[in-house]
Amino acid sequence: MEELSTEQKIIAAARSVFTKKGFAGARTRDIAEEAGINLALLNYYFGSKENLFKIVIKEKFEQLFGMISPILSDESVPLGTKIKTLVDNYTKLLKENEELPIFILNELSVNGHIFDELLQYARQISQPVLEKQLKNNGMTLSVPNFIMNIISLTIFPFIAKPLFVSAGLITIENYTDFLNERRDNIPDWIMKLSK
Amino acid sequence: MEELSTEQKIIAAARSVFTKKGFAGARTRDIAEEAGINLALLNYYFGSKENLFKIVIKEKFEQLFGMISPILSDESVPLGTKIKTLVDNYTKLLKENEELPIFILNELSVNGHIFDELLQYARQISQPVLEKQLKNNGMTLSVPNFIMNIISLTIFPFIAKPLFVSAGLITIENYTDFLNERRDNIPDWIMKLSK
DNA sequence: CCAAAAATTAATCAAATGATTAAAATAAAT
DNA sequence: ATTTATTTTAATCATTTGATTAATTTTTGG
Repeated sequence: MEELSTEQKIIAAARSVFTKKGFAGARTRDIAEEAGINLALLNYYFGSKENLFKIVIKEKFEQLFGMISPILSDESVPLGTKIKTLVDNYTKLLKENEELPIFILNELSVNGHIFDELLQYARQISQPVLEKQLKNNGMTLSVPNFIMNIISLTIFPFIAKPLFVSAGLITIENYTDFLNERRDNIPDWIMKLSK
Repeated sequence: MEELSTEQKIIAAARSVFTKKGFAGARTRDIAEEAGINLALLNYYFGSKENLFKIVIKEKFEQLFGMISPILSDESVPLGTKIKTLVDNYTKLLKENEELPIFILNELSVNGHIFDELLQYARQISQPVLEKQLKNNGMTLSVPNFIMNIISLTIFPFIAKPLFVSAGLITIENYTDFLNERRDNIPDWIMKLSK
């Protein structure tokens, strides 16, 4: 059991508080308390709430969207495998980080262009490869629709969990099963939609 | 041009500020200013920021999810028509209210059970009808998956707009076309996935 | 050891923010 | 017209909150 450095304790607490409450809803005092440190230390190490937030949001953004382009841009991996890998990885990741999609997408809707560079690059190396693979598999769907369908069917069910639970469509206890079942079906579904 | 009552001016401003900034990020002063009234009037009419928020969130929730059950529960409407109606209505609604899904789903993720009653009722009158219709059409998909697929494919592209624009997958100018094209395709896709 | 540097704390500041109050303006009732 | 009730405003309060300061403790380098 390795004791974290003060900086790491603060970042860990910031991750927890920011992802749950968002930037505006988070209080630096809560972060300090959860980190078990004096409030002044937060500013001593990170200067401001905003600086600390930038560190967390960047980290979380990469956690959520960093995997897409390495998977999709690899020419040696068949299309079907790519889909399966993406869906598996997202299901695993989001089961352990349920607040992640809302946190990031909410922030993107407020502050639209903070990740332009990263995303542009990801598209540039993935889109040509995908275009070729879709064509070679006799599929007519455009790359944007292809990607949109994958992440819609995979990520949205995590965002909609409170809704489906409230409606009684799925119980909390069964929600993981529901997600696992979808994880196993989505690759087939995506292939059907891409024809 | 009918002049709004003071109460209505405040609610209109509250709708605008809350949906853009969320509860924590919204300031009562901003709402008062946008309504063109004195800050004290807001408390005179609504008592508190929270009361005003409750009115807005309820209204917006019903705007976003109120349409589902009336459409899905009607036994006289064929399944294909229901899907098309839902997708058309959502695409139209969300083109004019882009912040709506994030606003509601974010709030639901923070305060999970405020709409239990409404949603439970909606499910109770829709699920049996849908179950029968899916079966009669020779479809094996469960009702929760059926509903999840529709709203994932339809609503998520609005939430993901900043992401897709940042990545350069779709330009802002073409995004409406992209959404309209999807609106026309999704009903077919849903039928394929339900088999 | 000791002095310098780094880390940590308690106390406090200044600005922001939700809310209230008391007075003024307007509208309604008699 | 005059009183009463309602609506609106300016000023202010009390609390919260991000940030700073000055002092204290701990660590490090010589």
